[in-house]
Amino acid sequence: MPASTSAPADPHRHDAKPRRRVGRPAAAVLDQDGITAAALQLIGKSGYDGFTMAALARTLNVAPSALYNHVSSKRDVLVLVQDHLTSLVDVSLFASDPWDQAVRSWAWSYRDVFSKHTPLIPVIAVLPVTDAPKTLAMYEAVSAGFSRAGFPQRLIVSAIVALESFIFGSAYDVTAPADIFDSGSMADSTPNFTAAVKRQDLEGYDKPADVAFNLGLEAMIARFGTLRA
Amino acid sequence: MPASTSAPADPHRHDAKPRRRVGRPAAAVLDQDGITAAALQLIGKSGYDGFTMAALARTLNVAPSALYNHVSSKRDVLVLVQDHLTSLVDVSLFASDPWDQAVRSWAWSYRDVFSKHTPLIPVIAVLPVTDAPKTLAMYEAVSAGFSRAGFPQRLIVSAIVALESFIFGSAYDVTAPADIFDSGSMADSTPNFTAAVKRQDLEGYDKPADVAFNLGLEAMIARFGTLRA
DNA sequence: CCACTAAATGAATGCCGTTCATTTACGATT
DNA sequence: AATCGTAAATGAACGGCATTCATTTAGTGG
Repeated sequence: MPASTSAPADPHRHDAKPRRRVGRPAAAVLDQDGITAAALQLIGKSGYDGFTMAALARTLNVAPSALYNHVSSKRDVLVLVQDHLTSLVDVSLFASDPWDQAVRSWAWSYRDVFSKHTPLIPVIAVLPVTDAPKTLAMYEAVSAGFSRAGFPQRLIVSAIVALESFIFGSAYDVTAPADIFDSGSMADSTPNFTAAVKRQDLEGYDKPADVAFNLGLEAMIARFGTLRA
Repeated sequence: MPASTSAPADPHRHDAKPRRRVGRPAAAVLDQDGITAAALQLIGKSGYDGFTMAALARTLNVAPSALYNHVSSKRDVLVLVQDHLTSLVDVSLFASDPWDQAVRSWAWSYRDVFSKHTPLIPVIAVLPVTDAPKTLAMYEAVSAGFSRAGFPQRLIVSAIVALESFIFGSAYDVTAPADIFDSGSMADSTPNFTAAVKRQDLEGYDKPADVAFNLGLEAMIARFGTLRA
């Protein structure tokens, strides 16, 4: 056989693919917005299981360690994603429509956004608003709407928190399997519950989660509505 | 030098500490109850960060791989823990007291139990009741109470789910840092919200989370109460 | 022109959940 | 009583993960 095929590669020869560039690039290829967008795209394609720092770096054609020049941890990335998603929540009706309508559309849209991103909920729930400007902007729009509607100042934050807690819990509920309440072989020992599951009424909604969300949300809207001046 | 010090250890010599036993033990040292108890203890001592299969095995004086003869994954252990904790939730009032009192004590106790175990919430929320017998028992007690109170069958499950969603979300809220709503340097751009945070009324409760929980829970109890026959 | 710094690389680290071949003792079967 | 199958342990792997670090390079400000 010809020597050229068996001999070790000439170390001075250029590789077929040119060696990946090292050191400062002509222009920065990464920034927080780009990382956020790539993270969102990756999560959409691979879900939160497939969302790793390595995969994120691959999406951006970059080494994993490069990410750490722009964020300080994976949690940081999740915060960026969370804040972006919150900006998709619809608060527009608070500026124009009646209070109850505004709360309704806000709550449904909030739940819908995060039901596809439940792994972020533990992050949001304890995140200081300082670290999430768009989230803070949402709170401003909502509390302005509550004020405008004559809601007593001293209750605004508590009411929003109560609604939000319900929204987060309900977002999980959306992801539950359809047969979650199937009592199976233990049906005999749980007659009341088994009967209640069988008689559950969908009221024209697509999913049980929607019925429950409507029920709880309307309860809060009705009761909170009476607290206004 | 004497041969004894430089020569490799005699393979037949007994080690100072007797070699750890290998193979089937005289009596099984592990079972699901023991694993659950140890997991609970470990979580109490080290939190969910320190709760690893290796640490759990160490608590039980066992190799990590031994655990997999009794559970099929770490998630399995979390399910066992979850089911145990659910049995601590107080459903006793559903058998005796008025409906609204029973719901109140159930909801507060449910929230208090899981506010110390929020990492379990994503597990519970999507867990088929078949895999958690004590959880199923809780649902039976609660739905029996709703039935007894004249609640319409077709709404029982939805009402329970709505309450549960609120409870789970509120459990996270308990763990939030006290200054979570401090808008810091962005206070200027969020005048309504900043004012509302400042005027928030604790109503004699210890924590803001308690005020919000009371507000939302009483809204649901009031509204759901009107649905009874 | 030079020193500084921002921004990349890739190798290394340490932890984690999980798998697997192997070992051993109990209990049932012959 | 001897045998056999199986339950239940060990410990050595494995692959994947987030993160750190020394190093390299190219722009930038003095």
